[in-house]
This record gives sequence, structure tokens and C-alpha cells, in this order.
Amino acid sequence: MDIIFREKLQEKGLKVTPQRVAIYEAIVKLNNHPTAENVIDYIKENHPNISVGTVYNVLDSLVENTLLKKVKTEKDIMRYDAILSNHHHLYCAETDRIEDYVDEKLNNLINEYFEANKIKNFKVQDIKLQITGKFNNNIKS
Amino acid sequence: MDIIFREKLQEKGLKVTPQRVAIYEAIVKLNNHPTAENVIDYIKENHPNISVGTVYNVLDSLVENTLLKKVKTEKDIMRYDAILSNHHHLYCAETDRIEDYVDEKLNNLINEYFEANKIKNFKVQDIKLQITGKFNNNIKS
DNA sequence: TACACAATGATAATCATTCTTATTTAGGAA
DNA sequence: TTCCTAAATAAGAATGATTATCATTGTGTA
Repeated sequence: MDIIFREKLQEKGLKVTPQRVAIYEAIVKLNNHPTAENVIDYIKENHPNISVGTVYNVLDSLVENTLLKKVKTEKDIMRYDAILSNHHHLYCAETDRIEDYVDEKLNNLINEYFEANKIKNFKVQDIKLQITGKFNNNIKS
Repeated sequence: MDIIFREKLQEKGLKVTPQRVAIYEAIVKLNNHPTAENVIDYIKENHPNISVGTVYNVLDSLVENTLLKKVKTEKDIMRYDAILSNHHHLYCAETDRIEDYVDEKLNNLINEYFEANKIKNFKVQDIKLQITGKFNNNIKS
């Protein structure tokens, strides 16, 4: 696994440093989707000479080079919405624009699906779709 | 609209203050899902005597009393994931635990749905499900 | 082996958010 | 209407995560 990671670094033209390897290993070991902070804590335990700034830098550069992905959570939420009905979101990463997307037919489809295909060991309470893409116009509806 | 908001405040036992009304109006006016910062900027323009701390307080208390909702975005992302394949997430708000959820059948269902039901003025690039609920066990699989 | 430049360490700076405390105000009671 | 009390607010300090700075170190190539 290490070897593959080292190869990937080289493919991307990134130097293979012990810090990068250690940080990647930390994420794999902390396989429950660690936060940057989780990684920093782990690194402090196991590689106390790696500095905090480096962890952030490495994480960023690995994400930039698609050796790592970022994932969002329910917490640490940033936007406020005066519309209270249940709705999904259309999101354009380029322009940072968000629009609401209400679609009862889709909700039913998904609910039926999970009714028929239960997830093992998990009770579903709510499902939100984040639909990423591009808007065709620049005018707000 | 204002009147309804004032009534809602009273129902919740919250005092009707000019600050709360102004901040609510700001969110309605900035209807493209403002960030706290967006609201603060707007307030600074239109109600320069309302302090930044108050904006945060009011936003929080309105969310707590379900007069406002929070919405997440792609940016401001906090978690790192070494699994690069396309997958959704099961999320438990209580324990902050995240598990990957891979389901090709579901992906196909959703893709087919959007194939048949295009969204007006929007080109879909990626769809992510955030499935919130509760895990039945505490043991990591 | 030497060199150039990318990467790192240490720490300062930043920026959004939260906290603190004194002051003000909304809204019920007299 | 006026008074009173708890709730709400203003101002600014404090916090905490992230980013920037810059001198030093290390990787990988010639």
C-alpha cells in the first residue's frame, strides 16, 4: 500500500517525503474519515517532529493531486436558509451558487428504494442530495 | 412576511427585537443561501449599529428555534477520505460517525431518473447522498 | 557527489466564531 | 403609563483552526 502511494506521488511529480507517507498512513489507519485535527493528533503521537503546518500543507496537496478526497459532514455548516421545507440542493462549485431543488417524485423514488433495500445496521432518518453541476444561466430565477 | 416572523418569535417565547427582524430580513433578501459572513456584510451596510456577535447569536437562536435552517456546501469541507471510488455516506449526527455507502444499483436508479427528468437550466455532474440516521451497533465493520 | 528547488519546521499572522461583561431593552405587571 | 426583571445586545477580548512567512533541510536529478 505504501509502495503504491509512493508511486502515485511520483506520477504526480510530488517528492516522496517521510512526512507525506506518514500522513497518508495516518489517514488510512484512522479509517473512519478523520478530520485534519484527528490527523494532527495522530501525527503528534507517532511522528512528533512533523509540524502542524506541514500536515495541512500535505493534506491540501494530496487533495489537489487527487490522492485524497474531501468529504463534508452535517456539522460545521455554514449557510442559512429561510426555506424550511424539505429540499435538496443544486450546487455549482465554480460560482458557489446554490439553488433549492424540490422534487417529491424523486423523494418517493428514493424512499421506496430504501424501503425495499434496507441498509444493514443503519436506520435512515433523512436523505439529502447534493447535486453538483453547472447552471445554464446566470440569472437568478 | 415580517408580521408572520414576529408571530413566530412570540410563539417560541423569543422577544421581538429590531435586530432579529433585520437579520431575518437580510436572509430573505439575500435569498441565495447567505453565509453568516454574507449576512454580516449586509447588516453592516444596512444596520451598522448591529454588532457582529449579535448576528451570530441571532442566527444560532433562530436555527435552534427552527425559524431558520442550516445548509451545507461543498466548500468548507473538513474530512479526508483515502477511498477514492464514488460513494455516498452514512452519517450519525449523534456520534459523528461516518461510514461509506457504495450502491451501484442506487446510483443507476438515480442516474436513470435524472436522465428521464432533466433539471431545467442545470447540467448535473455529480450526485452525492448524505444519509443521516443511526447505526445499530457500535462496532466498526 | 553536487546542485536546484521543492518541502518542511517553527512560529507569527489571520480570520471566523465564541465568550465576557457592562449596558440596554422588550414586554409583562402594577 | 410607569416600573421591573430577565432577556438581548454592544463592544471588544479571547479562542482555535487554518494559513502565511521565511530560514533551513532534503529529494531527486544532472
